[in-house]
Amino acid sequence: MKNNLKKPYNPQKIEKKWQNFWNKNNTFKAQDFSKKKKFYCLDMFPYPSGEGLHVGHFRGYTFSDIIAKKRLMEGYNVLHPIGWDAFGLPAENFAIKTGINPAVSTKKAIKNIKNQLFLAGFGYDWDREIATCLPDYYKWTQWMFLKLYKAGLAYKKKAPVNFCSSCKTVLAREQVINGRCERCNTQVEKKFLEQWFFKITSYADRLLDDLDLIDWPEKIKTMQKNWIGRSEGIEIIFEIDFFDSRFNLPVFTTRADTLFGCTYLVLAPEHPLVESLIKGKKNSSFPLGKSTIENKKEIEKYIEKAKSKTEIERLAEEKEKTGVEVKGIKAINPVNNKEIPVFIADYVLPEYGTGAIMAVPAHDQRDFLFANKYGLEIIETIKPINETSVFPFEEDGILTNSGVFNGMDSSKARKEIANYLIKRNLAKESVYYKIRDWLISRQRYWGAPIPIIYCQKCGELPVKEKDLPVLLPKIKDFKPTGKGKGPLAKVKSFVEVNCPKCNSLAQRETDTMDTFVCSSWYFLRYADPVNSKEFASKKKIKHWLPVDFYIGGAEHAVMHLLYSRFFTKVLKDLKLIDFDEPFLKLFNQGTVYRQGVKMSKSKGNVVTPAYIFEQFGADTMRLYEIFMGPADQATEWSDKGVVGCYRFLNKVWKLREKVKSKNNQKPNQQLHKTIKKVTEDIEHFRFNTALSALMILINQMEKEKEPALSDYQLVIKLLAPMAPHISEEIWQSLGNKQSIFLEEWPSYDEKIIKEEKVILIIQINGKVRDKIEVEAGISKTDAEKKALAREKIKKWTEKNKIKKIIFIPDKLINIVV
RNA sequence: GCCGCGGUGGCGGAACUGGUUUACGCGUACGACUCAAAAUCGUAUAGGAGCAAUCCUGUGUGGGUUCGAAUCCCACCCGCGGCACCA
Repeated sequence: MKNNLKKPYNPQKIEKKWQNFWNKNNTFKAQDFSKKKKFYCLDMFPYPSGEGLHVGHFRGYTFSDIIAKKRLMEGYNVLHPIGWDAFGLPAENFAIKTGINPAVSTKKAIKNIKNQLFLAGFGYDWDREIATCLPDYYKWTQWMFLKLYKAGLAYKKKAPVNFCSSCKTVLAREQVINGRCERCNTQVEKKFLEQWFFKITSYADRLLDDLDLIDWPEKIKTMQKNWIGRSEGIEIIFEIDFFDSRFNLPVFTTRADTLFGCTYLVLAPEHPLVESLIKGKKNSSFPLGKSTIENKKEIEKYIEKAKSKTEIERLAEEKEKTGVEVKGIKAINPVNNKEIPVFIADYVLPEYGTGAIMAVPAHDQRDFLFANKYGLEIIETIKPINETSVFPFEEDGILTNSGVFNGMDSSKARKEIANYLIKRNLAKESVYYKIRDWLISRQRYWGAPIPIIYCQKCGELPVKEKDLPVLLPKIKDFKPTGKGKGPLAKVKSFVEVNCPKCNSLAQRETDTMDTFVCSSWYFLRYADPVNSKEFASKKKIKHWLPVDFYIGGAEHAVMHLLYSRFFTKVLKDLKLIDFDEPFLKLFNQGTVYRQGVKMSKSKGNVVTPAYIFEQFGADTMRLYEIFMGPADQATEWSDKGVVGCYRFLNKVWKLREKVKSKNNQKPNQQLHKTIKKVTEDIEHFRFNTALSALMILINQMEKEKEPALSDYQLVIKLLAPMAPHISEEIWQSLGNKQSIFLEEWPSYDEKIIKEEKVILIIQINGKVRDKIEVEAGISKTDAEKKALAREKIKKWTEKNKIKKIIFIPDKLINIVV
């Protein structure tokens, strides 16, 4: 073998060494109260599944690690922690299958994943590791619950909820995807159950408005905006003519401009008016229906049918509208006193608005379908501008058939009609939201118990703070019962407790909290992870928070990211923290695909980090994670592509033998350009192009006869955040005594970057025909002369007349003939 | 249906605010080294015509604006992600 290398690049040999070195020397440990500027860099903490992480999971962690390490070299005091989102269904389901306690299997999974992350060379502050399933942690989750409870933001209510028959628990609305359970894809059922909620709805406006304060991807902001779903409009009072009395029915609309086109009203089957008219349920707002409703039986039948529909059936029947008229009552359109019929139909939702709508078939798709089916009147009141009318026309236009409002445009008419009604006390301004309160109770075992006690005498009582945590008991039978109560209800020693008020025998709440509650505040705990007196000391929170940079998957857009913002605002209002938004900047890494589908265990297309570590080392994996493509875009993992990054590292390694410690040579322009590019590209998450710039530089230095040692050292620094092990090895082998991460990030000189000569492109009619090298800053006339003197150009200019010459300084000259 | 993102070689992808399309890497072909292979190094690599200089065509499709368009505008097709009877 002619290999003249003294030592070939052997990642297996060097990587372990430096991982231990950094660990021993606390290289990546965050300093509380350092005088340096702080930088809090956070990854969405992993769920410790037994399967461990695959290379797809490592992409986001690699990005944040590069940023954290660069910041460290730039002189920041960096907090880059990691922990475990350790409660939750998968561990529990695994426990049910195997009989192994989730505490045991989770601990094992954590150990495994921790090792995976350690071997990748990620610079976490391991002293701040947290796990949400440990009593030290969930004590404070329970404490947070009590804070919300005392602030009136946690309450128990009987409500229609989503129930998963496979997971045997209720779910939050955010966890129902297309009528199916987010976890197991089972169709959810609607049930009417008493459950715990957090009042996220009372923060709807702030959650919406404060999106302007944060640097997040527009996509996520839009998703949150849509989820919150704020609609401004008015509630219009329709008088209902009923037997010998009259009463008011409020209806919400955002389209007051279409009021003259309202030809009927529709009530949700669950509307209280229906209940009082048909079922005789007492209600202060509405009279009891006596025998005046002519088709009571028909209505009852319809309601019964509507209720039995599952979520999926309702979605499937989206286009097919059904309903039934309430015969015996009429409504009065307040704007023209027209009598119109009232219907009951399940396309009107009970939970939104007032549960009743004014139907305008000419200008609403759903009303149009319904009106057509039941032969109801359709009156056009909005005419499109410069178009012929096609029903339903849902855009803004010019009013017609609308009395004194004729000829107005929609937006003006909305205000005018609203004012007209408000003045006469027939309407009021109103805002409705799509977002619902967050259902947080779960009838499951593996979660933080809800700290509430029920006493027969004293009623519902919060556990005293001093009695926290309410420990999750170790039990053998984790199986959910599916009968409205979780497995904890079977544990007598857990359930039976003395009433904190009267000391008589009482019962604990046996539901546990949604794991998203645990993850709604974990970023605060990293500031002070072992505090047993507070969830974190105020001083430390003030020092570290808010998070400067947060990275994770986009799938948490309306769950974790919304919940965490909600928690932050609540804690701010309770004066426990003093900032409004938890994550100043958010970045979503792109998903990793392989063989055309998202990499996942269930698809059977995962590549394990261990395999890559063995074959090429952690540095190669890190480089490939970033080289694959733009950081925020989904991209395909190529087994063959990985090797390119390995070859690059080998080149870097071999270059060490070639560099000469010769000084005072002329500054390396390419190097300065690369420093600039790498510095800026990392700032903008363009890791792929940063790395390609380093490749270009290394290729060039390889070709030089005597590349300078000082240049080489700078290149190694640029490479260090991306490929830390090889960089540290080379750095210290060159006689440097301290870690490369304690060194300064390289700077560049704009003067050196500035080109003296530039390539000027010569175009004929916008097509490239020639190129010449010229002095930078050449004038238009000089450039013209030089260009026209070229043989290749003469060919074109001799035959044709020159019409125009366009000159872009230092770039191109375009001759139009 | 609505909202958002995307469509560039055989593949992953470059191309800054309109100015050399295909950087960097993979793959492929040929060559060097080798008894041989691997590794490594070198050369080539959008398609088409030509011995060649050179020319033509090319950034999903069709139009437009411009001296000049992957980039801007209009219409459409395809893929991905989100929302989904929200009045």
